[in-house]
Amino acid sequence: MEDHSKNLIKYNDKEFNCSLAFALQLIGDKYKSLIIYHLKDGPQRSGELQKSITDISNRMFTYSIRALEKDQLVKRKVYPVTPPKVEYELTEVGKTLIPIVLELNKWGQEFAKKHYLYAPAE
Amino acid sequence: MEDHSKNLIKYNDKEFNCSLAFALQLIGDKYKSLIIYHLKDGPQRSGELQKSITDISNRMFTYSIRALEKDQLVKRKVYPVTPPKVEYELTEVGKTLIPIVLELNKWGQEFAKKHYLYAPAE
DNA sequence: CCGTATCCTTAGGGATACTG
DNA sequence: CAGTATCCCTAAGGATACGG
Repeated sequence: MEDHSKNLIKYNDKEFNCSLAFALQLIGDKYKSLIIYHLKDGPQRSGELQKSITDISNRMFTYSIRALEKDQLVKRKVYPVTPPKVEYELTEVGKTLIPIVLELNKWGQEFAKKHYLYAPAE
Repeated sequence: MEDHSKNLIKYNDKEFNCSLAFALQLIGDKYKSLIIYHLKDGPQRSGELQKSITDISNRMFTYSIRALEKDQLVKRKVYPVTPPKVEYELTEVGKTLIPIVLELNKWGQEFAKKHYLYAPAE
């Protein structure tokens, strides 16, 4: 029976003394958790997924999804057809993040309501 | 009865069409959620708090804590003594983030265990 | 349709030094 | 002790163009 809480995590030549800092390295940037959120209901075509995330550039979409793939949170499926068709979906480990992003999403929603930040409906 | 899910959130001259993106703006950077995590058990002296977050520079500590303060997630208490003493603590709204950062922390821990990323104990 | 590559700009963030 | 200010550098990230 070991207490891991003080132990060092090593990943890709980087070191983390806190598992939260480590988790943030994996999904804590501007787009990764948005991608996970938009994959929560199942596989998505590449183009659709990218369009669903407003204001993401092509470059950052590719960059983020490749990183998620490398960390085994997202799976890539290529259909050998013309024109090419690619789908992304969460892996089993990736799915364990869904409750967290859902909670954070809900938190943001409630914060915005409480502070009256929602723009009036047109 | 309104569905806010598609509505626009406006905050500090920025616009967000997704409450998750908005939440990430508030706490999704490299240090803010670490600060919240380290304040979870109550008020902390400024110096102690900063030391508890390894590898944060003075500049980024100040920057992050000021942002959290401005967003009313963290409260600052100044004791008028010499030498100066300053404490930070979570506001009521800030406290509602604790379960989320705890979950994310736990997730990182389990991911690290599963992939054998913990460095061997010396 | 999907992805990579290149170029370029901005913002994130460290180090140091200095004030109340 | 707590915080600000300056300097400077690296990396995040947008725009565009091109290839399978």
